[in-house]
Amino acid sequence: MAHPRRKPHPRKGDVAMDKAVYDAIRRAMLMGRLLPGTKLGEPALARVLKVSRERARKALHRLVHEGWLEAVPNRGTFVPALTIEEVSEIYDVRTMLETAVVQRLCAEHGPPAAQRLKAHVNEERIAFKNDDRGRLFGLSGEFHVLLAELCGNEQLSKLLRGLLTRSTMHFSLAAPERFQNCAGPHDHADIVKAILARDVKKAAKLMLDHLLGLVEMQSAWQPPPSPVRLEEAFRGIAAVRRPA
Amino acid sequence: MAHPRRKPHPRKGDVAMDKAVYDAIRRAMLMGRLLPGTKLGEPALARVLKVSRERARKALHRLVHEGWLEAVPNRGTFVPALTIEEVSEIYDVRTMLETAVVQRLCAEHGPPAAQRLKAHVNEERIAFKNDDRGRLFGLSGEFHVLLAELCGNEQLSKLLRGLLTRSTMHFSLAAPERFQNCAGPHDHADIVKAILARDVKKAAKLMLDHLLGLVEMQSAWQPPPSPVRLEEAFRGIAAVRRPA
DNA sequence: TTAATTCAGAATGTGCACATTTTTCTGCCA
DNA sequence: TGGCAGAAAAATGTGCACATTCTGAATTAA
Repeated sequence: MAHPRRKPHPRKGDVAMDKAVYDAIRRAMLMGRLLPGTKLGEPALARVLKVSRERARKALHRLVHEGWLEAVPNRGTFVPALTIEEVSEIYDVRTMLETAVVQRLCAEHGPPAAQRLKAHVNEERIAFKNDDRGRLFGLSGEFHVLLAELCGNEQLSKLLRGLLTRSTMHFSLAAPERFQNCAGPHDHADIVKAILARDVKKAAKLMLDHLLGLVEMQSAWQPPPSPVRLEEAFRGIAAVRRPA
Repeated sequence: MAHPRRKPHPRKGDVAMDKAVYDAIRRAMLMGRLLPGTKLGEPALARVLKVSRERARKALHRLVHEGWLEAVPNRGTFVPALTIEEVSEIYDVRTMLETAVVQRLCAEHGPPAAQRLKAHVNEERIAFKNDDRGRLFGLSGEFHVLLAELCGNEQLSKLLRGLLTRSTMHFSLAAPERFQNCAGPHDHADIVKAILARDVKKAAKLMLDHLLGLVEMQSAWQPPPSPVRLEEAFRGIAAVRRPA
């Protein structure tokens, strides 16, 4: 028996737990619980999420290199304060990619693609009627991912997904209560209509205006720089349970 | 004096050493020393690069997250075998972005931008005349980054830089001796000429053909899947020296 | 001979013990 | 009261010691 002073090792299949920690932090950011400037200390995170410090550490490192957080050596990792200029640049890149996407979809799309587009717009309409703002917000983002996926380019989908989450981060950080203004279903419906009609110029123009509108909306206010208590930020979403 | 059995801690400023290890591996890949399927074992890497296992570990994790390497849990990290389809998809995304880039540059560019473009093309011409293939290869990549930078969008530059390195990886992995074929300076010179003439349609068309040509060239052969000895791969570039 | 099994060696994964650095606190003095 | 120097506490960074898992060669059975 010797000296069993060491904690029992976690069982196999804990690669998923890394992702759970990662997702927990990301979800907290997306829900607007972590305001810009907040410090995510390793001991505090480990305590709140009920994981070892190394696990929190690894998740933080990953989030830093993916651009979600900023790390200062020997100081800690912080929630970045995105300026409106950076957000605008991200939307600019999105414009380049997404206008190309709709142009391509106009040129080549089959019945199944048309079906999925119409179904999505319908879902958005339902969520809008039911005033289900959380779902509408999610659907709004998924719409842009859907367009990329319909192009059949895996690299494009992955890239655009990253761009999307990064651009919505600014939204979520500073005005989580304004989700309903993010995008009514009308813009998306019009874009789909243009695609189905194979009107290349109109579709591209609509997408351009749509993205420009989102930037303009966000440039209105400035995020209030005030930190927050981690315990409250992770209330209810700290559920790091290993999958069955 | 107690028990000084522990190695002395590395001095301050070793955040740069992480990058050195990261760069060493990346350089080995770009030089085509690491063939697809090669396993990058942690002990072997640490031995070859003369660093601790944790450092090699961290660098490997970062490279995996960035898509340079592939990790199999409890198995190790490997050099990925990019299929021609994936490479083609990457070039497809690049086409979307870069045609937009040249279009924008046609619309708005000042004298300093024109100066930098002409200077770059001239450098390429010199390297081509001197038969300096290594330099020409480097310049060929930088040309595309330069175009992005001239747009003044930091996010775009960063994104395109990643795409560029990933697409050149396939090149380097399988045919490092064919660097000269990558891109003669003629294509780039023509593109610059069209941009300076503000001929939008022609510039976009030339960029499109340029990228399509690169894909077609690479789709000719298949990379030979054979591993390699790490000692030889890192010969000469294992120089992990801390900066002064 | 071939296929399955066992077992030793190596490699990966992770908690922990420090060293180093930063931040906070306390006592002192102008 | 306000500022400052030094010490204490906390946080970050890193090497190391295992536990766990994988590999592969030798052994055995069919």
